[in-house]
Amino acid sequence: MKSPETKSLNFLENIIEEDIRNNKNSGIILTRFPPEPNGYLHIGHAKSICLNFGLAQKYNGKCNLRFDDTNPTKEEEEYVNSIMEDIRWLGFDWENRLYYASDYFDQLYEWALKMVKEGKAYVDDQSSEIISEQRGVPTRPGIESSYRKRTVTENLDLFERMKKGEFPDGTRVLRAKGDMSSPNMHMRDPVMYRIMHATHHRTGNKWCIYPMYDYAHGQSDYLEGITHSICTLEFEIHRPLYEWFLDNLIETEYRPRQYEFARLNLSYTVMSKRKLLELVKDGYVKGWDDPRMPTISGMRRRGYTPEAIRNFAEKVGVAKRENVIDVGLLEFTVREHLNKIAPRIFAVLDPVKVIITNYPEGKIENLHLEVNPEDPELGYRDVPLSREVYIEKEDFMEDPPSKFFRLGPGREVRLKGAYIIRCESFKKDDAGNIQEIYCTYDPETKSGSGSQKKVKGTLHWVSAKHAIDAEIRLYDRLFINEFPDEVEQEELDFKVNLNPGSLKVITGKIEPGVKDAKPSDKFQFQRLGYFCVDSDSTEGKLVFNRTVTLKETWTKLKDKTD
RNA sequence: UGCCCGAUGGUGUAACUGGCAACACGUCUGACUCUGAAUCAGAAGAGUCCAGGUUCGACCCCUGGUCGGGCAACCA
Repeated sequence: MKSPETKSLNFLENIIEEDIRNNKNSGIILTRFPPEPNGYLHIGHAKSICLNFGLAQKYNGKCNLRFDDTNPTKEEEEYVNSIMEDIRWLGFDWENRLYYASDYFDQLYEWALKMVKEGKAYVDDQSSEIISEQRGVPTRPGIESSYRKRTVTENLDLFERMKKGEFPDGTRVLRAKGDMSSPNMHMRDPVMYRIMHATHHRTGNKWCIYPMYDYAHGQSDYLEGITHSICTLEFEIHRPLYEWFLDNLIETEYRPRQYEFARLNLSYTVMSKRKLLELVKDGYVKGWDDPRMPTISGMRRRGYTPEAIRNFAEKVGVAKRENVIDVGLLEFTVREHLNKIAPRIFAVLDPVKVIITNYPEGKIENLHLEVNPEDPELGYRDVPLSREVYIEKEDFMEDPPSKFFRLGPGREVRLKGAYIIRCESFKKDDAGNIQEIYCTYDPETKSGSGSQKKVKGTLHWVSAKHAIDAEIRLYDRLFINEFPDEVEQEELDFKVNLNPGSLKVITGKIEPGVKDAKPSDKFQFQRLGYFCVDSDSTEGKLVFNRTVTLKETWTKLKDKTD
């Protein structure tokens, strides 16, 4: 029978366990995470990072970090730094195994030479337009380049001169002699090298010819001794080529093997680098680390924790079918983690004043409230109470329905951690807005006093004279539509689905004890959600980002009865 | 008209490689509660894309369809 404690394996784990059983590669597991340093990492990359490093960890292997920097015109140092920071922050370590595809340029060149000498590669003088045309279409075979039958001597000479910089960009390429009639487009004489007179972020001006991805990746894997080269589905059709190059170049029995999985898609989110770049460039968000962005840096700033993201990656699973994960799952994993670690505080975002008429003028009580009921070890914090407090405007209704467990004329609620108060009256301005609420408190009901009196509702509050102001940035989903790419008319794009209310900035009142909080400090504003101190905070002014609200069953209830 | 993948509750993943479908999120009840949170207890929800076949028995194997995705950068 099935033993419940054996967790089921995903298809990659199955493959790896099978390989270990067969002692393939002497049982060694070596994966790699191969980002191109041309942009910031996002939650989709996080899935891949967790997969590659996670698999290595699980099977006693290692995972290399290798920057796939074969295109100097797109890649920059700035990105390699942010990528390394993000991976470390996620909690993974490549130790001394930091590599670059550019580390292998010499070897790759030697191998190309070998292919030329063996008549397996040739220099093509045609333009990319012509080459592309000759390549044909998937349903129809291509035709061979007229340069395909150049002699080895001529190819050697030309390739040498390409390397020396004798030809301008785009005038010649080195191509492998594949099969122009292959049903797999990638096998139709793939380009191995192109001319680019560009400064590379690591090799400087040493090269003016650069290898293509297909020619570089498999060999890089081979040189590092990668056993399982895991990439996303769109590379599946590249695999025959990946293997073909290796078979033509390598004599040893060892081969890295490429496996493909389905990339992560998230509802209410766009994930493509191009679209994210557009959001940044055109000012729809304030930068790559805008807390609304699905980038690792954005999520970090938003208040996500590495644990939450890793757990999310775990829960999402790995398979080969297209998928769209509900952002709700991501929100669940942050709440789950933050619930355990975030200190609780009171913060009133939309304040209305409550005057406790029978509370002595000038009296201040110092209340001791739990930092986090989920973790008693964290102890207590001090919260001052005085005659005037702020509560949330929406916690008072002039004419509340019976299911409204909060304040209303004649109703009683508990001020959390303090006393039960009863609303006696209230004052409105000419426009009908509630200005002040007058309550009496019952001194017998102090929290912790053992009072048996029960009320249905408990409110968070903050002492009016002690509260400090803070800027609060209320973030919401960046897109209105579950599938941002879904648009009504052809000429529109994902930007029409942008949520105009994805950021609301307000000034809130927070309890005084947190005035020295530091950027990235995380709190639960009780009854509201999880918030994180933003790096925009200054000496006298705290700025908070809302990471995520608490689960809101009340909102649902309310909507249902409306 | 080619080639390569894939298809299991609303979503995602699983089913010891053939033994009558499980877990998580979500949803809905109810309990508890000094956070309408958390926690706890429970429920609904798929008969596994379709049609054949093999088999005592099929989500799993075979055949043929259907639908979805990918492949035609000197990008990765």
